[in-house]
Amino acid sequence: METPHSAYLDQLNDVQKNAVTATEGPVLVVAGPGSGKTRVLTFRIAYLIEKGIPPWQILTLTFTNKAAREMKERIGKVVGDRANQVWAGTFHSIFARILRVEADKIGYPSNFTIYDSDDTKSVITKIIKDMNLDKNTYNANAIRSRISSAKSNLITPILYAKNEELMQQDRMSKRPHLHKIYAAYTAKCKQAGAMDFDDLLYRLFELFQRNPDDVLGKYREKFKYLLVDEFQDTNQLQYAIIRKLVNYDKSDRNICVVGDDAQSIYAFRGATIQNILDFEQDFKPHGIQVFKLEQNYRSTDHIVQAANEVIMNNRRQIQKKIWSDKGGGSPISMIKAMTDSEEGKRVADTIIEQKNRMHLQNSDIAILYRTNSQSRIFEEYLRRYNVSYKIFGGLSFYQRKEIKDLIAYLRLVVNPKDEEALRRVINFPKRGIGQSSIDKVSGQAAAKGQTLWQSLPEAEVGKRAKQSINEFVDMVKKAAHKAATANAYEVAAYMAKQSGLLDLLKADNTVEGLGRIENFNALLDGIKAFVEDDTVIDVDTLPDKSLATYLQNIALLTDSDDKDKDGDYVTLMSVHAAKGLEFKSIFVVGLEEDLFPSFMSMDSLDGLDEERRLFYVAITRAEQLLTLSYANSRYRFGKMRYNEPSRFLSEIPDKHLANANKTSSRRSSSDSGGAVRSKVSGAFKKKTSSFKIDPTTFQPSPSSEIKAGQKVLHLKFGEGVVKSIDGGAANRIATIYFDGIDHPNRRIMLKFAKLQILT
DNA sequence: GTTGGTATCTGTGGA
DNA sequence: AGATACCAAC
Repeated sequence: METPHSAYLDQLNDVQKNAVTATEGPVLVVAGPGSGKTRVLTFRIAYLIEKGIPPWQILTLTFTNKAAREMKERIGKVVGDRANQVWAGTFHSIFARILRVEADKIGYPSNFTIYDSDDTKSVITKIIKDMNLDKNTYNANAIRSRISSAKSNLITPILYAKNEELMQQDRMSKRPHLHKIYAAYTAKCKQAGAMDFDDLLYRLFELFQRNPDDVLGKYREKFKYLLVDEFQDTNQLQYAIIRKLVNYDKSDRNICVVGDDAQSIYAFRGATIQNILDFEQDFKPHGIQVFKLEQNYRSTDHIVQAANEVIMNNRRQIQKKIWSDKGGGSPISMIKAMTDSEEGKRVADTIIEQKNRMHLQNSDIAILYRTNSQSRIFEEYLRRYNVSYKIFGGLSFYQRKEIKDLIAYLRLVVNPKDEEALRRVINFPKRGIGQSSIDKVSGQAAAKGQTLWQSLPEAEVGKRAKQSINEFVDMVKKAAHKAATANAYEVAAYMAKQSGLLDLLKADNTVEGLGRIENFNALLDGIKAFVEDDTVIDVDTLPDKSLATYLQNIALLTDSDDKDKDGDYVTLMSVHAAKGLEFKSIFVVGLEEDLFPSFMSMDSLDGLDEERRLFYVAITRAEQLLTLSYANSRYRFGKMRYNEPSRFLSEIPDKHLANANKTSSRRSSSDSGGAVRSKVSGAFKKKTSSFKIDPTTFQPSPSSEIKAGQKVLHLKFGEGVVKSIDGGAANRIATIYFDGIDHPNRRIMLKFAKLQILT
């Protein structure tokens, strides 16, 4: 083998270069934010290829399709077309590919369906109902996540029932039958020929476990070099599979994992940073090499230092100190708003200002929030200001009803055992097969030990329903027959028409209806594009335009995957979705206790540490400008809530803040230098004292009801009398006299004001 | 079986 | 607030 000395190596610093060229044996790369992690990974792969390793012997596992695609692109720039022959993809998609080939060995059909979390939830809900359990105690979402974490920890239903700790927890939460639901759910999925997201991992593990020689041996032989991106986000199950592939006798153990414990933000779905620590131990006997990338090439010093200070508050971490030589740059700014809507306005104002003063493009700017539901207000103001924007996340394209409906028909065509799909479409559009008929057939199926689909032709139901069922079955069979020879688009177009979905959508002329038909057509266009796409993905996959292959492709897509990067827009997304991205200017909004950190995480220190890492991820997305904002009050779940500013704000030292002391609300403690420094928002607690009234009992009246002469209560200014109202209908301004404050006559925009009418 | 109205629940992140 | 589940009336 030759040792390449390509020019691209000169683009790397010393540590990066060492991490790239240490190709043999186990390697751990600890990579801080902005430290050139992707660059190291891609150059490493390019280096392997140039060294003469056949690209198809290299397996690269990522968490998002986007990361995999970008990596392939960047490798391609160095080594050309050979990049396409590297096995690079998400854990889920690579494993699904292997499972398609080997499914029969674990009792699954090769055309198995992939259940998304909605399918999973609905199966679980149905089981709970069938078992006559209380659906409030047995909360479907809670159970789904418990089952999911069991699988992620390699706990089968049988092991679950034997696990005293888990069973004890279930008894404590009054859900002693949870393990039975888990068992029933597993059986149902298997019967339906379906795998959920966790199964794609678990079933592969099972496959390897049960077929150590023929199957596992084959893939060990095939994948000589393994690379794992974002290793801190792997769960136990994923690591177990990785170990099966590379950690065995006589293995060269050519594995390279890249990760940053400080950016682990997926513990909620079973990821554990313990894997990084274990990795070091597991591969120590085999000469593990550890590289730490600490130089940050992304952000200016204020941002990097603030990030370091914040993360220091976490209890457990791999020691490292991120540094930047980009100079101080702008200090971090703060926006303190009274209401969520004021927060939206001021963020939009600041965006306009940055665009004007710093000549930023829309695409240089991103607004990051903890929960997707926060996007609405920013959307409103950006639209009002005519700033183009794009929202990522939220309801993905494939989660829309009209899309799921057609997909369900297609799923049924490919795999008639898919009961979720069958139930979804058997009576949509309405064809007179009501709930009671379905329940009847379902009971008959259970009695005979058949799937629902198998029982349909022999269903014993009323005459009209029977007739409809027969027509429905015929339609699906015809489509299935067609699918044996036709491509995905032909079947989809046929089904769209025959099912009646297309006609139903066309009949709806409302604005929403037009949107739906647009989506529906976009889906058909997408299927057409899939059929007509002639790029070869890799050597192992023959071009296959079948419906089954199409469905497999989209099941593992996420919203962020089908975005078009072109266009100049401000990006709005959750912090989770922003991982791996960077922008010149970042707004982290909604920094309030119970929101960020989320109330769901507040009961444990682990949860809080994870929120802090999330905050760390958020602020390290910024290259030059970072703006943090919070609102004292916001609407949540239909009610006005009052929140303290996030504790994370107090973890950033004043010296990194632009306007640390310029606020009316915490004037009192700023001179002590501890304004934002106190532990757990001690200083902020005083902020409530600036309210004249108790926010928790304050009930704002609709602004349309405010009239001259009324006595009103204002959250901040207290009691006042409305003197007059002027301005147009949409922009009514009230002049209100508040006794005992500076400038007692205040002009208040009713649109933004929260006023409670007293008389 | 279908329709329309009311009660109830939900509430974070995502492959 | 919005989605969904449930129930009574048609």
